[in-house]
Amino acid sequence: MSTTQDEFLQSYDANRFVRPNSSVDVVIFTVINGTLQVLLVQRPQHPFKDCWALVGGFVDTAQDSMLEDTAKRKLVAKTGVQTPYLEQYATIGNNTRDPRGWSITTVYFALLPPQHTLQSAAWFPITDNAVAVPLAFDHAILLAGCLARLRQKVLYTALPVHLMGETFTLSDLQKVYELIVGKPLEAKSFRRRLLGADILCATDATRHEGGGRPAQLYRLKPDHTTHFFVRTLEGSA
Amino acid sequence: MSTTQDEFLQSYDANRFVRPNSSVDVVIFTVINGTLQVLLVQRPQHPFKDCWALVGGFVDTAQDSMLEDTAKRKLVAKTGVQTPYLEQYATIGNNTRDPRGWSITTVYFALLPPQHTLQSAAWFPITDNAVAVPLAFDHAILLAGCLARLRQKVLYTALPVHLMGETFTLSDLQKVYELIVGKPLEAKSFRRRLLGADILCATDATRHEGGGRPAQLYRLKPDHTTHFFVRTLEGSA
DNA sequence: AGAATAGTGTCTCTCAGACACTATCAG
DNA sequence: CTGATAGTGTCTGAGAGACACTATTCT
Repeated sequence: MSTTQDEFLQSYDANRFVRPNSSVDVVIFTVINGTLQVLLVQRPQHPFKDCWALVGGFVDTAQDSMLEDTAKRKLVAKTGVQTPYLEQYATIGNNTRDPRGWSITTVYFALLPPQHTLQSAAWFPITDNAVAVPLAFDHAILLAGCLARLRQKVLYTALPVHLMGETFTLSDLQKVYELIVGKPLEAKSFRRRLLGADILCATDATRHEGGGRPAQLYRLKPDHTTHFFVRTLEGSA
Repeated sequence: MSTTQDEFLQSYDANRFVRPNSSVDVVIFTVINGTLQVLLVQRPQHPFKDCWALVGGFVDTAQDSMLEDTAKRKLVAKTGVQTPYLEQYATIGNNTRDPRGWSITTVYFALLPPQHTLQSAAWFPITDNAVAVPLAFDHAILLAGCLARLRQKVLYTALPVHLMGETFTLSDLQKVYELIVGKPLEAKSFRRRLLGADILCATDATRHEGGGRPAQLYRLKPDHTTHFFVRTLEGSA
């Protein structure tokens, strides 16, 4: 009766259970023209043909050696960006989200700096936790979930630095924070907080914009690990 | 060339991609004798036959209508507990964690009060972020990850209330916090924090233990949503 | 000068840490 | 009484919010 592990693997029936579909979806955020935007693609085939959807696709066991590879592959294919901020949000699996049957998707979200070229995809501004077009599958829910996570984390992390370009001013960064938090922040507290985090370094350049005092340009310190503040901004959960 | 969505679904080839295995693992924590413990089962079959492993198994598309159902099913089967605190930790998928090939597991963790009956499973104390026996697959890593998440969340949430029985004293609760945080906490700050959270209510009973002043017994308020404190305890990341 | 944007000085408030103190029991 | 455990009073310090103030550029 007893078999070795090798013998077992030889005779292993990989289909004793019906395997659900495994896919990855990536909610790709950026800021354009002072608006938070999400990258969407138009589905080329059924189900939800021609409907807008999150960037995503099936795990390809031939190409991807881990789940995050699937996310990165999809991200690079649509944006050309190799190493953005990428975080796993959650995994949703059920028998209702996909008309083809039981389906599991692991949802990531990415934060992109403003410049990049797109491949058959388009930015959609986010208003009221949603985009203006209907989305395929449960993607509207996935988007709302990622947004909630982002909004929450912005209250106690420096995540928005990943939405900035190479160099930026503290005013720029504050505007992005305000965009995500959804309300104005005090400039003094904001500067104290961000400069105290020790993740930015001043460049030797300034930027002059709109007739006021020129602003110091900062860049992210090279060893930029995600910073967690010890207190949350007001408006926390 | 154009087909309707119904026609498409009729002819849909579910096996165009090789589907990875989808499983769920649940890291079930409890506190026994002043020690944090995790529930393990001994694997009845290959791979890793007779090795200890986390509670888990394949998603059964016939039984489970969503991913969390798989977690709950496994949890009930081993502990009889229906509705503990259950949180999705993360999803790990790669081609190295299971000798049978590409495999995805969604990891949940559960917090259980001290009493329950076990079905072919055993508690193992956690010391130095691990248990004393080797674990199957990458389960040691999954355990360490959940532990890290738990340790982190204890600094700014009231999660440990889910490890307590029906009624408990603040000293009891503080001991559980200290167990997880790994260092002693100030009684005064602790009481201020927990009582200020407005999630506990005093019962009309006290408990007298060990020759000192009797302690007030508390219970969780019925509408117990997870409380987030606005500041973290010291020792934060 | 005045408008506009960048950046500071400094007060208040909240809440965690510290620790000495009081309270209530058994023996 | 002493020892043990429960629980409080209250000071300090860190960091967020508020807001008046200064700084540097433009026209």
